[in-house]
Amino acid sequence: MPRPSTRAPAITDVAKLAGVSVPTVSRVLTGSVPVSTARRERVLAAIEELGYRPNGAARALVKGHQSVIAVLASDTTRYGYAVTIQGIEEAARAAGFIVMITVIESEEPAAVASAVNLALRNPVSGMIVLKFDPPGVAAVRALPKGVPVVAASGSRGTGVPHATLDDIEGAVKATEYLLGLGHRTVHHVAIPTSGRRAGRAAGWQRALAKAGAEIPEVMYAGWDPRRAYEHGRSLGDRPDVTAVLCGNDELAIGLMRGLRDVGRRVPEDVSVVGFDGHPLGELWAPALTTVEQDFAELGQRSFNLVAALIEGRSSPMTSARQPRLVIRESAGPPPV
Amino acid sequence: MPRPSTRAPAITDVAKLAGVSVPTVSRVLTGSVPVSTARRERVLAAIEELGYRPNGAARALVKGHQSVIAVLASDTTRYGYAVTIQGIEEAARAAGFIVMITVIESEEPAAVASAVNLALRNPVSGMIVLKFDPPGVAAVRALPKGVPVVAASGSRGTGVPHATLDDIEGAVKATEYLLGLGHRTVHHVAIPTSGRRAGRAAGWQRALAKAGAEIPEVMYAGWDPRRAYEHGRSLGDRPDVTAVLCGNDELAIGLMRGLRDVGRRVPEDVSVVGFDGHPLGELWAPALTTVEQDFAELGQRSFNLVAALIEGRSSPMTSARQPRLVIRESAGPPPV
DNA sequence: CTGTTAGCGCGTTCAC
DNA sequence: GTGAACGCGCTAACAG
Repeated sequence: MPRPSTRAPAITDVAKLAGVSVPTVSRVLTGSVPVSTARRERVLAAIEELGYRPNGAARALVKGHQSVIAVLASDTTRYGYAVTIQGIEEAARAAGFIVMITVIESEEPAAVASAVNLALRNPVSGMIVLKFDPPGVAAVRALPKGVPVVAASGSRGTGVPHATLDDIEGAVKATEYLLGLGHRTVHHVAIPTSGRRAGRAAGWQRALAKAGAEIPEVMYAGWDPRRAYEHGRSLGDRPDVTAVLCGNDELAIGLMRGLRDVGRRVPEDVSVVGFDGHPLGELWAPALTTVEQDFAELGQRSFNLVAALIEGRSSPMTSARQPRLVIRESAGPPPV
Repeated sequence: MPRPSTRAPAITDVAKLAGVSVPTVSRVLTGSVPVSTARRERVLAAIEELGYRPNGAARALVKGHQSVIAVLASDTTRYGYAVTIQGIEEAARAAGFIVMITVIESEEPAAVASAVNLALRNPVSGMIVLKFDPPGVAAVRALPKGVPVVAASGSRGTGVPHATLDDIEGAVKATEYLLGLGHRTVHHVAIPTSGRRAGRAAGWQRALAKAGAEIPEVMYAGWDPRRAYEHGRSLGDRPDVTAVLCGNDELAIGLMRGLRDVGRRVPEDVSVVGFDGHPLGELWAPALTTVEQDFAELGQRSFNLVAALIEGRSSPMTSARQPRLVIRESAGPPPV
């Protein structure tokens, strides 16, 4: 059964083959208006025979938007990012939406603008920005009004609706846990943040302040575990350092290796707590104590929020699921 | 400067504001035909003022396709997958394409069909299937003719153009390395494969056969490091096991922890080699010896291939970059 | 160089 | 119920 031509079959072809008008085909497709059983079946048969698929571009053109949601992120490979995206995709797929990914190379206005433009050149019905870091923040700012946007983030924010994780609470829990173990203070190796007041570093600082503990200078490591490794080596040379909270599990792993390479044992000499719940954390030696965040659920929640925005429903405003401190082997009492 | 209405500005609005015809605006947009400097500037100014963005759906409708490439994958969070996707996205973005992601839940025909349909409901200009596992294989089979498709895979395949990594060669190198260290044979903990004859397990087996070494039964672990952990425990109880090649680094990490938990040291008692070049591998103690694969480059190559297909060019047919054995600490001579 | 005329594939009025 | 006519936003093909 050769195709009439090389081009994909259009609704016209289906109508012709089924011996009905184009609108009738459209009706059986959308189900908007009842169609007599006889014709419906002929249409369906024709669709089957031709291998017809409605053209999304044409549909989008008519309806003003298509079932596409765009995700903007500075990276798609890091654990939290990847899992959030997976969560978004899953929820989107279940709702018949498909997901577009655009990476924001940096927080430079030019990079942000080009990513935003690329994404918006397509008829998206909504967007989700992974606002975990400066490029994410910049993207949220650069987005034009009129497009439904939600930010997925580790802490509350303003401007656009946010789906959040409670990073502050998580950091507070971890820090208090360490303090409760008897450590005089807790050091912090930080990931990039989405704001001065927000996130893991803020929770850490708050817990320290509340306990009246000394607040050491933050060690910045970006996203690079090897920088955390270097911090591990230098922190390991300081006997006063007995506990370290890391901005994520990858950093914690790098840090632990650095500590080890200068002869410090974890947790006997130094306690380490990570953040995220990376699946490899539990396999490390020692198994990593960490603050587990449910990124997949964050992704789903983000999608539900945009979906609500798109349909004009009031946002369900579900609150962030509380992070969970998973106690394993990498933290213990300070050395005596 | 309030928008004339709530809807996004269209090319008509720009033309009106600039006092030119619609096609003239289109010409400055596409650059297909020269436009006088005076008008061009007025058009540009109007575009700026209105915040106009060309509607991708309308463009796609006219041109017959849009600059979208769809990626089908069974997972987007695992290391190799995520990095490949990142590579695709980067190359695509540079070429003005955007990337859609659709996850194939399983290899069940229904799941495969629904993923394929969802992706194809949109006017994509090409597709890339991550053919690293059974769902990927099923997706390649389920794809209709007529859409440019390339498979990104760890080994050669037929049916559609493939962009490949040389998994077989990588496994051969690793196995021969272990054998060269003096091990009598090498055990293998396997990931899912894209075919009986292909991939890491095949290379491992080939190298063993060539060396005349005994070929132990393959231990299957799927993608789950915890199953590799269990294999580590059971393998650790067998004194005859002195070397293990793992299907990927995550499995290697799980395996090493299992080995450790039954009192076996790596590499003194058992040598372990991973696969992929996971960034955390070098931070493990002992640092993981592994076969490094350049997934980002695979992603770029995949995109270049579809791009060539889309434009009707003959495929550049660039060959796979050779995998590199990265020797670190986890493998050494067998115990005496 | 520029404006006019068509038409991409589809959903949505309208009449019948 | 059903078909005819129209328009979504844009670019290609024509005239000038």
